Amino acid sequence: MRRLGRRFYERNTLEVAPQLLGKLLVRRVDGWELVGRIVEVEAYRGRDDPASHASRGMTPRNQVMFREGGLAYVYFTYGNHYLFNVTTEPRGRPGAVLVRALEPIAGVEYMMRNRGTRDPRLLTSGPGRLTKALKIDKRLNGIDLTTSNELFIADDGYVVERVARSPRIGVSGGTRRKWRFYVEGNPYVSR
DNA sequence: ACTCCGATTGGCT
DNA sequence: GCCAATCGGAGTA
Repeated sequence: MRRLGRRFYERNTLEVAPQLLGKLLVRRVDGWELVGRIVEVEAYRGRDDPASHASRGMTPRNQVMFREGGLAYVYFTYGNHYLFNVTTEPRGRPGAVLVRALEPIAGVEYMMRNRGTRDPRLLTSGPGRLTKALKIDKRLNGIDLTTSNELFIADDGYVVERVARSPRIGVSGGTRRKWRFYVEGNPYVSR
């Protein structure tokens, strides 16, 4: 099990995103080690990507997107949910990958407690669901995933058979092209 | 100061 | 399938 380093994250966002599939997201909190395998992600680039928070330059919220790759970018949305992203690209160039779904691997009992459900399908299959299951909130915004022991991503050698891509169009609020990648056939992919 | 609205979810029809 | 909840960020003035 090898933790991903700076080299992994500081590359083209569209290259990093699909390669995060199959990796393990590890969260240590309250004496628990919560682990989930990443099965769905979405890439967000800079000015050229109208769907990205960074499309209109740097603001207080999105500033971490402009920092080095390998940091946690966590923000609050819809008045209810925290969404977790990992930053990409070298310092100065904005980029991030939203983690949209996990396959629960370890610490499932605690995830169930955090989510208020025992249905494994509803535990971490959604960007707002997985942050609640893993107790990820804005306190973790900006932390370095390459050195933190509370939150990091590791490679256990698992190889994803088939990666699917859905440049989704027609999201609420307008027509937008999305760079969504997911593990084909995995039951924990959101929908 | 004010308005608009979203990288969502869960509940109800 | 439809829609309310809920609130901070971002844009406009």
